[in-house]
Amino acid sequence: MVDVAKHAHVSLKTVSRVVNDEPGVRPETADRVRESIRALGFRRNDGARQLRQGRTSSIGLVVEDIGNPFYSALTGAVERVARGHEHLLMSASAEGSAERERSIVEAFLDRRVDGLIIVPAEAEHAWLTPEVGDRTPVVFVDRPATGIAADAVLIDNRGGVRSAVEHLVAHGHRRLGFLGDDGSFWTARERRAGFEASLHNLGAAEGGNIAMGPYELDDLVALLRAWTDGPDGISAVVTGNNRVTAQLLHAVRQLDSPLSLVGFDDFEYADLLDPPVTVVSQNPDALGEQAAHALFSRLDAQAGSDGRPSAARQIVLPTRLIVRGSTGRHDTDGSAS
Amino acid sequence: MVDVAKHAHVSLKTVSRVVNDEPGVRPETADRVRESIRALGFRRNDGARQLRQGRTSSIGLVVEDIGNPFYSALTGAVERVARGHEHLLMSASAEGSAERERSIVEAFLDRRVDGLIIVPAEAEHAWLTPEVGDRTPVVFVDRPATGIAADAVLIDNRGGVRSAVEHLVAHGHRRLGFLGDDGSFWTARERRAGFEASLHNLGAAEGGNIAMGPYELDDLVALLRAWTDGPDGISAVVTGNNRVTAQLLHAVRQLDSPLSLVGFDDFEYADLLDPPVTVVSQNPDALGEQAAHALFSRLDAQAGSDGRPSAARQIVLPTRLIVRGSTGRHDTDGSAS
DNA sequence: GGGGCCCGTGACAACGTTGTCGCCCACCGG
DNA sequence: CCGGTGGGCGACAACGTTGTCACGGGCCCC
Repeated sequence: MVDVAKHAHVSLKTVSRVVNDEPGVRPETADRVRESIRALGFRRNDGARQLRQGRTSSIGLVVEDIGNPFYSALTGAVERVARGHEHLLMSASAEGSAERERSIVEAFLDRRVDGLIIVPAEAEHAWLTPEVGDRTPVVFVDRPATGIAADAVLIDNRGGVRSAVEHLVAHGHRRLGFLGDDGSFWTARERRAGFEASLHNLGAAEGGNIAMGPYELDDLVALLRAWTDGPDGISAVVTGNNRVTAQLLHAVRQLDSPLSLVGFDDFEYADLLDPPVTVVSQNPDALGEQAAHALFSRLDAQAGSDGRPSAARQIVLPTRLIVRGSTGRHDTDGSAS
Repeated sequence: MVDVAKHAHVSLKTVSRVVNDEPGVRPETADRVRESIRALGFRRNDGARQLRQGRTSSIGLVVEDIGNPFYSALTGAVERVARGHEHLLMSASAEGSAERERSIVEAFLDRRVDGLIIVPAEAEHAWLTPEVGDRTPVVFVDRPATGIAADAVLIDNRGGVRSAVEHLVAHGHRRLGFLGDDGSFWTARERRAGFEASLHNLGAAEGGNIAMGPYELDDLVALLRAWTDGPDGISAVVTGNNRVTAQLLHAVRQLDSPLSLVGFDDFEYADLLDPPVTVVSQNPDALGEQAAHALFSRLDAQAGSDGRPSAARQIVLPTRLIVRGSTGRHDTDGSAS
């Protein structure tokens, strides 16, 4: 910038003014400066600018695995919103490790990101409170965190499972099974709880066969045989996420009788399978978008007033049942075939 | 840092030394400094550090759409490598727009990223040459760019299609069709060219029915009816990517006769469909990993010697044919059923 | 004609680090 | 007792910007 100033025979500050479109520069002078900028190929150093201004115009996102379609859709939505607010997005995968998550967060904090969006690897986040103080807003997404007052954007896991159960019951199913994913995941536990509560509410409490992953294919086949066996055998299964759904679909091929299914999470090609798979769909785009909005609204509030920050908000997004064909030929009136 | 210095009754520079694990500080003094750091919750400002040192320890990645599983896998691989080199990753989606790609690149350059990995929206990139000079290494991935000397990591699109055609021919198919995606994509054009060249080499040049997307379902059904009609009708199709594969699978349902298929791009659930879909698989992880390695090897070379940079390299990754069941019951010996 | 005002511009400090250099002191050898 | 040596530490400048203030000159108004 000092080179540009010399080249255009003006002061450093005048170049700064031109670069920032500040008023108080004669158009003629500004043109000369712009000409010098072009001639020298000058490019403002945003790092120095940020050092001066105290904001980096960037936010950090920690997910479990960017390569996973669910999180990549979420990432895409966050990036879109960030770009709309003229912020850059830095993202990294914690790969399920709380330790790695923490080291990523520290790296982000060292860079002075303006805000953080985190898919927490584990609930406990008290360590984060002193780190961010009330300077760096944090929003948790997909799973809540404890030990810290921060916004969270979640989906209605229990409600989603409830809609699946109700749908199956309406189609004449009386005995259901639930195949959840690894119980160490919060979402897996929530969905299981939703299943239990739904059955209880429907007075069908006797019919709950429940298992939690991870599964080996052979074990899963054996389990399903046991569950479907005899007059009290189940006729339908609710799965806890798309990973389990895929495993179940493989296992079902080795069974003699068909089994009705509602999967949690929609997936591409669900409508191309035979039968097409009915699913509880959650919307990762909406999740990311809401989280980003929550973050930027904190950021705006921070810039505006200097009052105490408002209380932590929690946003719960609904799920949507997409009925395809995997729930059997039973009619709504309950006359089982 | 100056606060820490006061608190520990040492100079600013000594704190810096402790923070950077530099030698020349008495253990006793260092402990006192560390104590003060803890007491005050000090955190080094990486922005200022980078300003001083001239490197940001971050790289930029521009893809077409982070939300797309192919690019998200690529992004994940790049991020993994970057983390291994203690670099942070900034990523953004150009959404197919050359203009948006350019504005993202400029934003990255303003931040002084150490290097760039780009999935180019269009080939022409002469504008980038002066922007990066020989200061910021660039690696193109998935598609090549013109007008600039830079490394590129691609996959063997033509070879992939060739393997598909050869497989179909070996299974007794004599007349084939090719359904490509939008010809404005470089990869779509390459794959089409691969199809034409393969047929030509096999002396089966007479059997090439070719169409390029995008497609409407109804049009696609009509097209397939025409292609399969009569004694000269085709018996197999090669698709140009997974989007087209999905559309084809929908269209095929409305046809009376089965149609053999090799899809370009593998996809989850390909083995759960009936019949399971044979595909030419490309590996986005490897693509991202190779691109990141190429970039960091440039970066290392830059740091090491100050000689002229070496010539641009081009890496072409192979594809893999995954045989499932969608290529008909014909035997390898050619005795058509 | 003099005082006030606004416009265009520049000098200077500051943001939070790190590299360079030099100072002080303890110790050692002659 | 003196000169040299080296370990521990501090002063200062620099990285590339932006915010604050001050200055000179032209204009307007009474």
